[in-house]
Amino acid sequence: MTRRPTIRDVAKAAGTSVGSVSRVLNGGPYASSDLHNKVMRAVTKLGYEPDVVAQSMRLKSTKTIACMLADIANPLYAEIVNAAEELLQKEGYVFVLSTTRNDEERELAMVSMVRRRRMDGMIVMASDETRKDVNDALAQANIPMVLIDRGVPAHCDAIFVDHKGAAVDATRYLIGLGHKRIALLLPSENVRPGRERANGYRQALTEAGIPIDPDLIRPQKTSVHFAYTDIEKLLQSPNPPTAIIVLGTRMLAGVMKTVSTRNLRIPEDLSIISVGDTDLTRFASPPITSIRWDLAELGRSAAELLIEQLNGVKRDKPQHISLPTELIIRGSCAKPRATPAKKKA
Amino acid sequence: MTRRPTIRDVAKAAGTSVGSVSRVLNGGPYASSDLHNKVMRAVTKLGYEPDVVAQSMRLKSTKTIACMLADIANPLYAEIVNAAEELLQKEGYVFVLSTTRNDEERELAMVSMVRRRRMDGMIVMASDETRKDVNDALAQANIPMVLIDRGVPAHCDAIFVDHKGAAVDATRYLIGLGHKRIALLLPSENVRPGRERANGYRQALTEAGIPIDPDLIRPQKTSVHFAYTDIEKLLQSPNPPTAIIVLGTRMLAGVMKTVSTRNLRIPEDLSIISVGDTDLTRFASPPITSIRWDLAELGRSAAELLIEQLNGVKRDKPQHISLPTELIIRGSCAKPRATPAKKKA
DNA sequence: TTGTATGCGTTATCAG
DNA sequence: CTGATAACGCATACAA
Repeated sequence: MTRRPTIRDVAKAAGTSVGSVSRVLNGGPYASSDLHNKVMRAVTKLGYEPDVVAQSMRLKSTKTIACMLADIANPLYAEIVNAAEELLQKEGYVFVLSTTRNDEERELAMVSMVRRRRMDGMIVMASDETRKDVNDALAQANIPMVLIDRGVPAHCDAIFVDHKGAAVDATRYLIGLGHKRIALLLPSENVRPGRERANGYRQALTEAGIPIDPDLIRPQKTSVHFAYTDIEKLLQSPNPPTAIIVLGTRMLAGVMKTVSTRNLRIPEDLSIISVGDTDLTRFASPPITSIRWDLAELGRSAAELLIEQLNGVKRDKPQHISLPTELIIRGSCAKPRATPAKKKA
Repeated sequence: MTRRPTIRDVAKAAGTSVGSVSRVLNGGPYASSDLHNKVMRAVTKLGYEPDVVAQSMRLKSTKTIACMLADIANPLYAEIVNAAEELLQKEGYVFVLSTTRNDEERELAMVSMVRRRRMDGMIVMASDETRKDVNDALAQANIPMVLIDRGVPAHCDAIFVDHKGAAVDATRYLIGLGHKRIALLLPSENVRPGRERANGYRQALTEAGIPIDPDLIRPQKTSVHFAYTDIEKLLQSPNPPTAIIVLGTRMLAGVMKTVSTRNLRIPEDLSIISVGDTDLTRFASPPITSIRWDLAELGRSAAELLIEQLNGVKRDKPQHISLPTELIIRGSCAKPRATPAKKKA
């Protein structure tokens, strides 16, 4: 077992010099076909593979992109990453996945890693926009980056989803059916999706002249279990909601658990709208009316924007792309019951 | 905007030499506390960060692990990757994600990339065990690797799931309920899970003295749509199955679609067992009896085995770990209907 | 068109 | 304990 051949070995075997080998391999403008042949023969004979680490050292570029997110088991992130990695790979980049589990330390470590490893760029889905240290690190990193669905260091490129419009659509739809007490399940308002959704909800309610009950707005930890207990509490309250808008990725399962535990009928006892167009929303019975957007497009756009930056496309302003959402009407919403049990008491 | 400081800049600023700076930073055994202080002061003053590319060049290790799989949008893979990345990150490795979309070319390119980039190891979920080129490339790569749920180049470490046992359990359970015509939906038999599941199914049937009808064994492309049309065909056949075992990740959605299109009642008209313990299986109505195993454990074990290899733990034999499965009984299975409509005709 | 020599930023060896 | 210097493998400016 001998060591891997270097460019010098190839040069020797081909009876030429390292410079020529390098030129032949990198398609340099000068290459007599004789030399070309000799080099290529030596390359295949020795099984030479260029050392990318050494190339990076010389060229200052590692052709590597890092992607920071909380958790790749989240199907939304998985879908986005899937599309982004696909495109980046096609462009010759290596895709580094770095999960942070919402941990500020790990987010900071990730930014530092990107710098120390001389990675070329990053796609960022930070888990809390209010963390000053992380924002500062990101801002000072001085590395091509694009943010996905995050708002704070707005000096750089970003892809957004129109979560506010989505929340407006959903809320209006329920109002149109006659609902007045509509609960809202949210992820943290420390990230853009949560904030925008809350804003859209409030706007639609205000438009319709319905007072906003803060008790009906429930930010959740992103856990099925947490949503479950919170819904329980909500439905047992004296004046329970007649509809619920589930605007967090994995919260629907919690809601469905409550629904089946309490033997609630959908949509007679409770109307439900959920975010995400998953197997669960499609094949629950009844299927759940839900809000959809193009996750793959989100990932692709992020990759494209990043590649443009990497290719040195200069723009006067940071690019911001906003993706639309769509409300898919299914069977989980109906008019509220005319006479809630309470009334009789 | 000036260039990043190098170790030489630090040495100059600290009034010492590069050697000493390197020693201080890497916790070398020798370091007078005076020099230590001077160096550290210079480091923070300049904002020096060591260049990992140069370190890799010198040290021959990039502290990078690559993971090859078909598609990270597949929730099974996502869960595995999630756990593996977590552990590897903790150990200081960078995690490279490389999707192949079942494409042989990309699998080959991935192996080559791992070599040229001097990555330290790889976690492999190849999409077809019968591809000789890929197997050869893997075998010759001469890089620490661990396979997940794949069998062919068995000379290296691997983590397995007991898919055969799972299929046996599921089939026996249905037989116990009185089913004789049990359909089996499978991924490709070109990968171990497909093969093992088919074997388990056949074994359980044979044990019970039930003849094996090849028409009931349906390998699928891993697409919801494909499963949908195939199930349609199956259920319209003259002698349709009374139960169906869905042993492919995303096939249950296709089955559920058929079920709702044809207004089938579960479990009265059709019993269903599915692989994977997802929101869909949990909250469908009725909830679907399903086969579960610990995906996170799978990912962790793979990472652990790899780390052991990387740490130079030598074993006489390749390590093979097998993970058990569990059949979760829910409401989707019942006795077959006593008198199928056909009988009357 | 080709060969030689330099430097990319580190770590480690080897004198001092 | 510390400083100078030689690799690591490659691409390229420069000389031929």
